[in-house]
Amino acid sequence: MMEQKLYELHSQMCRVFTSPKRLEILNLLRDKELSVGELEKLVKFRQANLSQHLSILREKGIVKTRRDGTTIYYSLVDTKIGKAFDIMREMLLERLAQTEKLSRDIRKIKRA
Amino acid sequence: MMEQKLYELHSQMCRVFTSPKRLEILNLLRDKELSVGELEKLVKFRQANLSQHLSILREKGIVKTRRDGTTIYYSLVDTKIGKAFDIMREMLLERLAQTEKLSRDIRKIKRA
DNA sequence: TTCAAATATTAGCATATATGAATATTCCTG
DNA sequence: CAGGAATATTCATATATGCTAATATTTGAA
Repeated sequence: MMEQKLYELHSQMCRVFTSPKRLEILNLLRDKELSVGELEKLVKFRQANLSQHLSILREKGIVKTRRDGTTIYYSLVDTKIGKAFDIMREMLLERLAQTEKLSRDIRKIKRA
Repeated sequence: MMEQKLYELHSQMCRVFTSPKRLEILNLLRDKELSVGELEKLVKFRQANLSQHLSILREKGIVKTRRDGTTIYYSLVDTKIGKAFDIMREMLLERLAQTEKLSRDIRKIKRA
């Protein structure tokens, strides 16, 4: 079915979000464009590795670039990325809250 | 920073969506619970492989199970999953439309 | 045209992931 | 409690991914 192709493409796109480093980059680019150099200062990993991740984000069409001299600025192609990011993080935080609650309950039971 | 831990967990959660098969399963479970057997009929891959993917979804806390006799029913833990799914697919479809448009434009230029 | 700054790419290795085949577990029924 | 149906797990292997280190490319300016 055609549907299978969509699942395939969909999963390809989601691969972009499976790296903490790429998530950090995307979060930094959320509302402004940044040059590679600016990103490099904000982030804890090496320039080459940063470039590799930016390259992946480019290939997948998640970010776009603008050149000014030797400086290259990166920005998001689609602000929906931010929404997707937020929904995931909400789910994550809810889950963490649950886990917290769970471990509090367990402590309560143990004391009883 | 604490933030790094969140990116790590966030990326872990996103890994769940990097398999077309898991996306298909999640889409089937979107609004109803289904047993493994029912899923097996709706899907084109083997039972063992289906179980493997369900196991991954369970581990990550994306789906929950209910047992009735030997039958096990699966359902989504959080309906936000559906929203996340939709946002991704919207982005995907927009991109495909763009690409379509692009290739139409190219054909137009070639004809001119 | 040469140099340095900014960014990108490649190669090699280590780790993670997906799959099929085989096997195990759980639970109901007779 | 033996057998069968439903589901899960394990193992081996193939493929993909991420990282570092080294190197390349592009561009502006002297």
